[in-house]
Amino acid sequence: MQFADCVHPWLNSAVLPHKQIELKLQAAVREVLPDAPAAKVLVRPCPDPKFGDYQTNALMSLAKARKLNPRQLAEQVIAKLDVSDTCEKVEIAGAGFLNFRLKNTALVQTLGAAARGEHLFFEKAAAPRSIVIDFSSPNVAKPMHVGHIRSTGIGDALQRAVRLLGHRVVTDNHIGDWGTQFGKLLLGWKQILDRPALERDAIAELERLYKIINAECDANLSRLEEAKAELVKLQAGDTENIGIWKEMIRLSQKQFDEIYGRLGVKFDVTLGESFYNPQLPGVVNDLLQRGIARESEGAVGVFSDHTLPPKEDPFLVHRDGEWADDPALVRKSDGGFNYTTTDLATIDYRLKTWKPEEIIYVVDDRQSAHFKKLFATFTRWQPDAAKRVTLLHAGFGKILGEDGKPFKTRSGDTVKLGDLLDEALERAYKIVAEKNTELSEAQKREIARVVGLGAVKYADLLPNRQSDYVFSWDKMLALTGNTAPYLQYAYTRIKSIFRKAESGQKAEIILADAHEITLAKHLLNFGLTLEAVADEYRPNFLCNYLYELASKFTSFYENCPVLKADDATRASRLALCDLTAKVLKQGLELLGIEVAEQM
RNA sequence: GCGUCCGUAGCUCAAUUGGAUAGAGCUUCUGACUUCGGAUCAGAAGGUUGCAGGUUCAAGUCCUGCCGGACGCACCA
Repeated sequence: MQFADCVHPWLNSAVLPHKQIELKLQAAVREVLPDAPAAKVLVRPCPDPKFGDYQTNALMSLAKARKLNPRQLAEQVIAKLDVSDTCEKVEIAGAGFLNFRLKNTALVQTLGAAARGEHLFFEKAAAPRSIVIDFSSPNVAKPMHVGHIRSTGIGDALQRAVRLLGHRVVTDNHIGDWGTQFGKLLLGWKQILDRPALERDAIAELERLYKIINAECDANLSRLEEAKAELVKLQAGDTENIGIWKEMIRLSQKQFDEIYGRLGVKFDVTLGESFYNPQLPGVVNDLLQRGIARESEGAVGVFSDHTLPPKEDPFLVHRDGEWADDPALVRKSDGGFNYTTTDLATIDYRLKTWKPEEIIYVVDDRQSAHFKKLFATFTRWQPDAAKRVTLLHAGFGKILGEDGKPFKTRSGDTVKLGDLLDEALERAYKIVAEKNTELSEAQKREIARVVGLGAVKYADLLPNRQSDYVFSWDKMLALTGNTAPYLQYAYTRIKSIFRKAESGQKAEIILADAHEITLAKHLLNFGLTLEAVADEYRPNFLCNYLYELASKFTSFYENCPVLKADDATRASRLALCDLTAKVLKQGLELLGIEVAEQM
């Protein structure tokens, strides 16, 4: 984006100091360097308060690209920049950083507005985007396991954050309700189904069927043929098979709904793979007609168009010293379609239905090669539509066991998500019961639910989404340190104060103690953090922000008496407590985590 | 074999994607006032960011090579 595109009618409407500074800075840079890209001129919190409160490093890279002296450029920009309403004198530091230090009056004013309920330290996006977020995507007839917490938790946190910032969002659960596995499941259902077991635990029974038939198919080719025959009948619309298939979906959806209910996750739409079935032949025919796909060894695939260097071409692979084709198959040699075909039809449908500017896939990084091919194929299939949308794979790492391999139980099974949640609640309950002997059983259960679920969700959201992490029950269910219960505890302490005092919403803010100032300044960074989460699709920024907020609050709490302070100070500190509680609650809510009044 | 990702404190992870003195938690050790909840706080200890080069004002981050690991390599999704 160029500055020329970037007229700021909201220049004076920005309420947060960092936003005002940023807009003025961008304007000043534009005066000095008319061709500078606005998107690159950003204000961030200083890494160390001794430098100031906010900084920008943008002038150094701008100077470098134009072979200018960065400190001279900084001087020129400062000459055009008047931020005296919010900041002390702007300082040039190091190789060309600009450091901004907030005036106390600006800080107090911002907090005062927040205390009056005018804002909560964030602002709606000036240019809202429309975004489809695809996440969770469990498979029919299989239990949801720990792996699903990643896509589900990250996806849900992201959609909550971008929604709060005013972006338009459609969440879509792309359930795995179609595919080869149904041949085996149908065979199992017809031949070895245990009805009473199905009624007790449908998913366990479906899983049992699949495992047995799958093993038989591996050992016996004629068994595999039987399964394929069932699949063909299903695909051809055979009434009996369709009926069984629908029943399997219904039973699975019941399980999904139960888990989502516990997790507090909702979707705008749930359109499984089967929804796109009618479109698939048309997709392949269109690709064939346009010469994008061709037949090979009985299958139909999209091959390289050789417009890219081989190294960057997703349809080529280096093998035995030369570049060989690595196509994206869209039709199998048996005439069936696969997930690339479905995914193409899905993009097409989403673009036509919602006209989003972005489609985000919150899916395991192991599928990154698939998405590269998928996006490249779509771009060749519908070049004009592709220009109007950003397709993004927001991948995440694996959950490993303590041996460094993908996480399994001792018996070799994956850990079921429901079992993990049960265990979390149980462990939390023990602690809650220990610490709150006076509470009723129902209260203890409720607190244990909030704390246990929070711990699990937070533990999964805290690491960088791209890295693998080692699963440990103790870490997942820890209640001390950088965990959700630490944040929830800070919240209950504030609530405890307010059980003994009036609300502090009309107070004048007075910042005298260093702990108060540190806390206050951190509150102002909430919006900055949310923008980073929404721009980079990384909820862990928010986890870290909230942990620091709780930590700074606790320091304040230890050092600055609230209830016993003199009237003016007490009122101001109550206001500070109230704002902290609100940000904690709002921030945790974005992570899908609840708070309790006491714990 | 090819490709992708990774290697940071004893352990588990951060580091806003090239920014200032690499930060937390757990563990260990030392402290916390008859003040609001000790699921807490203050402090200490712990690092040649796998190794060797290179690029530049600046490298955990980019490039090259090596060592070690994970994942993926047409007709499962």
